[in-house]
Amino acid sequence: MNKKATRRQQILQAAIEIFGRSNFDDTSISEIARRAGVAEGTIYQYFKNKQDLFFSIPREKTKTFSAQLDLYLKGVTDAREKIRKFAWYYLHFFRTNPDYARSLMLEMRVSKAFARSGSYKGVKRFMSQALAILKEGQEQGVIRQDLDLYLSRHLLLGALEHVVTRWLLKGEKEDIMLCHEQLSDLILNGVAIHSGNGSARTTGKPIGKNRENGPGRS
Amino acid sequence: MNKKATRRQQILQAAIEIFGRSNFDDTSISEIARRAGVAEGTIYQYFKNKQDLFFSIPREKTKTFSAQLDLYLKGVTDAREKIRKFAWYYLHFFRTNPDYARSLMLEMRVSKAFARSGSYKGVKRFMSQALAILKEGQEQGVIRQDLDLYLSRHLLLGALEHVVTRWLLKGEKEDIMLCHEQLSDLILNGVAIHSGNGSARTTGKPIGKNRENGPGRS
DNA sequence: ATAATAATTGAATGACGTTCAAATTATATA
DNA sequence: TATATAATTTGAACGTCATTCAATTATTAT
Repeated sequence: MNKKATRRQQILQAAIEIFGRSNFDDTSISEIARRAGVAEGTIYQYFKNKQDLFFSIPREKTKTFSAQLDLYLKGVTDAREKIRKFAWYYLHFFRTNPDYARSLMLEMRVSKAFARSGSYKGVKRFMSQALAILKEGQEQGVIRQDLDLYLSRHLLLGALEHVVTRWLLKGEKEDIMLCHEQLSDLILNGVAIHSGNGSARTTGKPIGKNRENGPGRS
Repeated sequence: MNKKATRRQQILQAAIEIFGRSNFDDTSISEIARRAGVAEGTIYQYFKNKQDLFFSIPREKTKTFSAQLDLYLKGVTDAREKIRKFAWYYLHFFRTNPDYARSLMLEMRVSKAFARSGSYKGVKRFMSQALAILKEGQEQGVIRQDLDLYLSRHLLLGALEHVVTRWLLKGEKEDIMLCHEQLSDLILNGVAIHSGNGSARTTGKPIGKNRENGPGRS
């Protein structure tokens, strides 16, 4: 019988909608129950508690994220271009899923309980995808060999998370995609001027002066 | 009369201690009241509500943070070295104040309500300090001129926040200071290999192979 | 000393997550 | 089909906790 699975899905779907409008604390089980068309007690037959229900949301989302990411990376060979595409897709995904972005970035990502939950597996898969790109880049000879790859990943994910987080906190007003190019460039080349040329860009396109793109100040 | 200020401080001090042991949700007003030696109702004479009390914690902490940071940066001239010192102090501060780090990084930093609160002013001051260093670097000619400084700051703060966040989520086990050098280097130079040399490091010290320092995997 | 004002108290209130005994529905048996 | 048994659903009841407020106590002014 997949009767159970259907009912579970029905509750989860309601949870996605109701949690999406607001945050964990301001969302009540009774709202979700009403939306799902079941009694409050029924929810506890399918989920351990409110937090378990909340943390179940990323289960499928992370799967599609990773699968789509793989698809977008297919065909790209240079690891530096993969990093650019990675950044592009990361920003693209959260812009396309702002409700989910809010839950994941502002609530789950900083929760020890989430890190211990089963849903976290999906996040780990994604993180290993990031690591794989960096490693591949070292093998290709385009990523510095002297780097701790885990720390490099901190730089990559930290910059992306920070941009998305600030975007969310400011009400999702600007177009977050505008900063994709320069952000990728920063991750690849850093902020300092290097010995040879003055900007160390690897794409030909010049970038204008400050303040013409990217999420705004603060 | 500073009688009111004293009582307020007494409650705030208790709040720091009790919130520090745990998180916002798992901390009760009655605990804080007991610790402060007042009745629960008294707290509401000095703070609008539980969240207001919680958000009042960074008020002084951010002040000392910024002041100390200024002190540490005094005497350093090269903006690149200032960025290194900035990263060092950032990590140092949160390692020294793990209770506060937990509250600020895992709860306040991702809260829209906090961004709207008065306490946020302190965070903004700190963020403008970061911006000033980058701007100074451009004027010195050591930071790329083609950069959006706000985006560069995202890279800097994002990387640092990410490292500290992962450290907290993993239970503050490793020594977070170990990654300071390479993280600064990554922010300055990026992950890619540059035209001239193979690693583009500006400090003389060589770095060993992977996994000998920095917060661990994931 | 007495009135007026301010500060403190802690029981009462309401909201909400969670539980569980009873009711309902589905499945198996004859 | 009728009946027994198991699975599912229900929603009122419970406990916890932030917040309020009328009563009490302390402080200040006259």
